[in-house]
Amino acid sequence: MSTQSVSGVGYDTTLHVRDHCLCLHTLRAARAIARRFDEAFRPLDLKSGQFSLLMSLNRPEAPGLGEVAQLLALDRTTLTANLKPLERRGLVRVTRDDQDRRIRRLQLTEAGQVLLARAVPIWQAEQSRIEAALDGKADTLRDGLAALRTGAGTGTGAAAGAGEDPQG
Amino acid sequence: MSTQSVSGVGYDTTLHVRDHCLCLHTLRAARAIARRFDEAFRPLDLKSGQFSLLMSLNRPEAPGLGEVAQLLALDRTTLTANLKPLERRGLVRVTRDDQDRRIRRLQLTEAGQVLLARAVPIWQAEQSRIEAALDGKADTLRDGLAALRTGAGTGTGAAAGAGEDPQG
DNA sequence: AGTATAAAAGTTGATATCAACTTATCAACC
DNA sequence: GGTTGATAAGTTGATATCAACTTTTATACT
Repeated sequence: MSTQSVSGVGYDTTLHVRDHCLCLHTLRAARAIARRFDEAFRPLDLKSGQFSLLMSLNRPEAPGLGEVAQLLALDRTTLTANLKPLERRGLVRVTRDDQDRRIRRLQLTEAGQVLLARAVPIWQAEQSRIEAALDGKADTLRDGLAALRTGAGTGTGAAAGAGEDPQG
Repeated sequence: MSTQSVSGVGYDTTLHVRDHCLCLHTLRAARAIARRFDEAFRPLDLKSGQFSLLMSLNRPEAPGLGEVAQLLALDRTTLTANLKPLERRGLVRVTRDDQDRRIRRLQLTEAGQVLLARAVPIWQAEQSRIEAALDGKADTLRDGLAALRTGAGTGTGAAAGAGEDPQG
């Protein structure tokens, strides 16, 4: 399965990885689509990830930090970092839970709600364009992405994703 | 289409975005799968993106920086930054092209080739596990991801991806 | 009450990501 | 042969991402 002799990897292997690696394929697509939304949101000085974060806070009950981290599938410490610029701009407020003082509750400010409302039509337009380009394959793609995220559990058995129910 | 009255976004809209946004879905999957490969490569002190980069340099002819950036769908300046730690570890060498002194050619060192050879079986194992979890849907998923990256061009017409042919 | 375990989150340090701006080089044209 | 426009890449500054470690708070067990 290799062309090269001594201690190297054959070029055929490289081509195989280039064409099949799901990590590479997913990350490339992620960079491309994130760039696209970044550009669309630029008039609002908002990045795609910031939009997703703000949107995830638009709920009846202010969620805890860990809850949001899980929903967005990012590390808790990453979320802490991502909140900084949004707090600085007065779009998000962080408070302590009264029942459980370990929990930080995250909520949109008035300004955050206003900005989010301006962002939604931009999201809708971009999303529609991409769905159109996918030509009906969007649902299938979402299924696959979900499987990648949840079913790609730790390994052997027990495909995770059974008892999750994020954002009840 | 909205529950809330004044200047906010309705919760129904939030749920719709959460369930449909391709940017969110792709980025979540990307974070999850990157974490997975990061963990698998940890014994080699290699991140998933570093593996992809090293692999992309394993070719008969040393490619230019811009060429690799396009293949990996990342910004040129990002690639410049990503090369730093790999150069420091002596895995990659950067040279100037003699014909065109603007071009930086990237190539694996001996150490880089050795490390890459050790990484390939790890990649293979992880890739197989994920493909198994996808239960035959891997090809479809790759198609969708490719469409997201290429066909999600600038907008109106002329779906890009026609004359690309990266890595002849 | 007092200790031990677990849960939620923060801090630090390294890498990753991109936009905006700048520099170096090439090619074409006068 | 010098100017002009285009191409390849670097620099800077901001945000994003995670692992490893630490701090704070709650819960359970004695």
